[in-house]
Amino acid sequence: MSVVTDRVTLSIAEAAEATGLTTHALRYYERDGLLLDAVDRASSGHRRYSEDDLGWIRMVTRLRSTGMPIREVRQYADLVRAGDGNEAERLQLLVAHRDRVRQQLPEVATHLDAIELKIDLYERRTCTNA
Amino acid sequence: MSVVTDRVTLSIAEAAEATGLTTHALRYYERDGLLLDAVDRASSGHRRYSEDDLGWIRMVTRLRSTGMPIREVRQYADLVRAGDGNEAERLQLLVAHRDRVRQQLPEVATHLDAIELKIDLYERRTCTNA
DNA sequence: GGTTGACTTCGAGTGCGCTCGAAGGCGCAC
DNA sequence: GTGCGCCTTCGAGCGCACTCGAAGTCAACC
Repeated sequence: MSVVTDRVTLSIAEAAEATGLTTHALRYYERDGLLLDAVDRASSGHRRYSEDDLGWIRMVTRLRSTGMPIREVRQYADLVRAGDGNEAERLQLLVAHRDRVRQQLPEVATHLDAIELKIDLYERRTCTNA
Repeated sequence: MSVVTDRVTLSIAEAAEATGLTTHALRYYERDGLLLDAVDRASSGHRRYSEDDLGWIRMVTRLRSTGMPIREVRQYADLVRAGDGNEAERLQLLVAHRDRVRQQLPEVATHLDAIELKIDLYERRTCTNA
């Protein structure tokens, strides 16, 4: 962690630690256009992650871990990068994703219930056998 | 659909329709050992899916769509195929899976909440702009 | 008996999302 | 000055879960 002109910045290893991603994944995301722009560099050429960077990366991981494909995260990043004026498109993308997730959650819950039922059956059986 | 000696059996296309899988996936699952045993054949060599087959395939899809990897579904199928005596192992496998899913559901819900928040922000912004 | 269409096997191909490794640079401790 | 550790780029490789296509069989219908 380094502090310059009142700003805290993280090395890639620290950013990885902070976000739960690997350093490889962080570079990959940057290459692949998932970040808003190229991460700043120290004079050594090493990446320096700002708080803004981390905030955005956390948003990316939220989208990813709710199942949004990389391709779509990139689309979203492209829109944000393009600046003001496309809020409606961003909204549409997020809403479509939200609706998908909202549909899946109860489905998964239902499947889980069925699995629990199976577990109950086995528990009763193994208890009886004991 | 065909009926022989009081038993309803389905062609692979019908089984695909009934389970939401593709015919390709059904053959793949069978090849890969996810089914309990080889599906019966008509005299023509065509697969004939019984109600039992469909029941098992539905269990497989429940496991799959809650995120269990193919490899693990195969392990479970192997145990069931081995017959009585390993119920404890099956139970262990299912419980481990259940616990994983139980942990993920609220996490996804939390991420979803954060995304909803973002959506609210955009909605307020696009309304204001209008 | 010819055509149609649903099926068969087999192996190769695809898309996704990383993951890994090689080869090299930079700065600091000893 | 030399080792060490952390970083860099680049491109190849991998695991997963199908998906696809070619080539052939079979039964039924016209």
